[in-house]
Amino acid sequence: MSEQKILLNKTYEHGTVEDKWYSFWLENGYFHADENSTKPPFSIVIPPPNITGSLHMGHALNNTLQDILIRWKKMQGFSSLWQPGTDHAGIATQNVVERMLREKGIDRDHLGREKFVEKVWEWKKESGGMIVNQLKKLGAACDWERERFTMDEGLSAAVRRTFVRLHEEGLIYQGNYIINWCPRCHTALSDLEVIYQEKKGALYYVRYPLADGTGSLTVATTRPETMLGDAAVAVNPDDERFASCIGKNLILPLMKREIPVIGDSYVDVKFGAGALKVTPAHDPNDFEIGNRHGLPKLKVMADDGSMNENAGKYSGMERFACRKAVVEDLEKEGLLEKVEDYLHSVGGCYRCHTVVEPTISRQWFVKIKPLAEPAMEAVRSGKIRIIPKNWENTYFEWMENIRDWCISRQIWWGHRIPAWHCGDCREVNVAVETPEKCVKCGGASLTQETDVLDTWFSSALWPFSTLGWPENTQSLKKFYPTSVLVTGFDILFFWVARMIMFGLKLMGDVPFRDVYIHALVRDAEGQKMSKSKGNIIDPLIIMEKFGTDAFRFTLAIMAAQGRDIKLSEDRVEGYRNFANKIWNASRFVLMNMDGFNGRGGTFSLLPGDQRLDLTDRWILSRLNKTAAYVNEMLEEYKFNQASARIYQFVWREFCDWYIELAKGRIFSGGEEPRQTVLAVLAHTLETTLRLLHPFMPFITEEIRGQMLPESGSIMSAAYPQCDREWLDEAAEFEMGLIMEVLGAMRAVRGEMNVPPSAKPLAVLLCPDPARREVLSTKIDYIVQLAGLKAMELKPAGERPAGHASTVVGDIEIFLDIKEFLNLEEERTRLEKELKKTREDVEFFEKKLGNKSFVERAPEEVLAEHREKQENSQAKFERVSRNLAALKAM
RNA sequence: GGGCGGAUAGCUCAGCCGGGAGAGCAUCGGCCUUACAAGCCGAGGGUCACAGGUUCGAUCCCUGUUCCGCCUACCA
Repeated sequence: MSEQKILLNKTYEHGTVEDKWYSFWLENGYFHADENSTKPPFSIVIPPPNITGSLHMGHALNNTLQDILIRWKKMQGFSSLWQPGTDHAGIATQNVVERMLREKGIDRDHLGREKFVEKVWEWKKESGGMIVNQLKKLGAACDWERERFTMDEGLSAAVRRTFVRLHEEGLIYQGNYIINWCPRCHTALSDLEVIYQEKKGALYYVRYPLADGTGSLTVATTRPETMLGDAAVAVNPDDERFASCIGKNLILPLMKREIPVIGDSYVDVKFGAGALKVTPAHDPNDFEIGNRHGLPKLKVMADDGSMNENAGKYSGMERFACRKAVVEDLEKEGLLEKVEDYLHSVGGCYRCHTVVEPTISRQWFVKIKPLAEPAMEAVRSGKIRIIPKNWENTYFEWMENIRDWCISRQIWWGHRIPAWHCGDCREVNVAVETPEKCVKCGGASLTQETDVLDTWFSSALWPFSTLGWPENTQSLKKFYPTSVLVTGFDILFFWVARMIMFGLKLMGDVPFRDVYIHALVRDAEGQKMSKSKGNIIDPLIIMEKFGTDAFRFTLAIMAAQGRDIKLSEDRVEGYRNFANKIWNASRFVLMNMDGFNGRGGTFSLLPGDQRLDLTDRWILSRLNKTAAYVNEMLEEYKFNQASARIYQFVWREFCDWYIELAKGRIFSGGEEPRQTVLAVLAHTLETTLRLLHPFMPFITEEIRGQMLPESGSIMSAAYPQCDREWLDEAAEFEMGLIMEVLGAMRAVRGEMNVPPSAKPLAVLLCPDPARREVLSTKIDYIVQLAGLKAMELKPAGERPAGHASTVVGDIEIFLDIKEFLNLEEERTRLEKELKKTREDVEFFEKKLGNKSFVERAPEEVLAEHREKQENSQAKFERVSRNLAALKAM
């Protein structure tokens, strides 16, 4: 009784409903996936959000789509696992905690490593993982019992095991190479973690005098401060201007060191002054050139971005201050030839945006080529499908040009590299567990490597480490490989590619069958949402305001493949209205359920039941087609098309037509027709709720709970499939006719401004017996929906005086609306209609008169055209006759 | 430099295998018609970016052009 009352509210109030059902699902284990189930598996691992993160639009879209798939598959009878968890996000988290401590006046270095890491864990316990609760708000059907964190003991063991294994196979090595260094975060970064941005800079032309005093060479540089570490100047050996200089020495300005002129074909003759200063310790290309020519690699910068002891009098200066000083000094010495404005892209740290310094450093690397090859093959062979397919190109492009992956980070928060340096023999011991003594010399003075691993190293193991690897667990057997990975393209390389590489290497199988790559959510103007632009739409506020279901539906219906989502509140509001529409349709159905025998039962209906009338057969046919379509579209990850179809069905077909048509049998007529129509209403509504549940989980659960209080959660109900027995082309055709006739009548009323309160008489002239038969059995419906007093159906006859007329094919319709009829307006209206009909006739005549069309077009198309031609011809004749009659008045 | 995508109603976007162009919002007109005014019934609005080609037929397939995004690169 009390439940009934809730539903009687005129508007749907999402607030109370959502929390109630989420806890219900959670408490009753509806999200739990059973690894011992005999049902076929369907599994997804969540792209683990950073523990520092809070829910943004990207997460909302990403997780809505996953939830749709999970709920859909669960209802389809799969043992459906959505594996949740969070990522420790090394640099980002360290930065957050550091900032927090600094506000309290605590310095990280003072605290020391161990204490600091403790603080991070404390922080994580208190405020980390806020996003998990926000995902729950979104309705995410994650199996929270399985929640994992990349720093968990199990996952950490997986990381160590992987490191040791790859090291043993020679795929992990340590070496002195050029890496990207963030002077603010004090750590190395991988190539991917550097964000390049176009910046206005300057190109400085600097003259380097020849040691023999016979002249000078001019080099161009954007980073003059690095000249302090120059080891040579390179020219192209084919460049006649400078070829003779090769082998000579130059005086490095400011430092007064002698450096050689070398020949290297890397140098672009046309760029700058045609000569290149070579700084092997501070530029990746120069590093290569240095190796080719055996040049010394002199570092002139310290880890904090200041100049080091090799920088002479500039030692201790901050790098950009040094740049200024160097330029001034060069100018004083008359060695600065010119300065040009120059637009170039400058790399910044992806976490703190500080300008990154390429620098030589001893780091750990993963040799990537042997891993990339099989990873490309997996996609090439179709073992992994990337959807939409065009991302495959991007994937291959990157994988082909991939360079070794720098995995060591000089921060404290993360998986410490399982390597121990022997103080006695300098041997590096790599092991899963802390070794007691050095494997080489047996010495006991071992100190662990201080570096930690790139966060993505542990993320790359996510699809199997979360399922228990390296233990051979039942979950791993049941759910690996996972079914699909849903993610944004921004982490295709960071994460997706690396999961594929590691999955193949360590599990011997792909981590997922499909990769579905979705769009970016932008603001209404198409701008990327960002804090600095201040155009962020907070999903939580949207959900609060319009309801989670409306929000999710908006994202789903806008998620067309290959196009970004431009989100605006207006759209969400529109789908909030949709939720309300469903609410009210349900309200209508439930209101009339009193005395309905099927209430609480299964509403079972059988095809071919004689009690079903045309409208019943029609809506059931449409319902089953909708179910077929929705399943098909979800199978292809076409969330927008699936949801649009449901929207269309619910609003346009079920509410606008079927419910309106049902009113006749509900409010007047016998008990049997009433029972029948209620059964169809209830069945259609209940099926629609199941169809809609993956998209709008809360409202569907709420309504179905009130319809079928005994039958348990909608989550354990079956997802609707198409039952071909219900498909009824004849019913759809006949309903089409009725809808057309009604449409024509309503159009006349609308155009003539006949208010709904006026109930005119109608006369229909329908010469075709079959069509007349269809209409004759449905006169009541037409009278009701067109707002008529009565309707007369005849095979033929005269145009009644003072009536407005319209034509559907060969059917003439006359409405007695004398008091609203203005002859002038009526004539204009008919003339317009005639003109349009004439154009139709001409269109088809022209086409059918084309010999090659008739010869070559398929029979179906021809038949269709002929039929349309006949219809428009019939219509044309009738409209012109009516127009003539009108003019004669 | 290389690659990918987009251009369709005033706005935001759908459009499957090529067969008379669709939705939502906005606009205009009529309505509190016994589920819903967060609603109902109508109406107007398009050279499917441009130029060629293939085809009986092109918004759709092919080529080129313009404009706009994005990704990527060793742009001293």
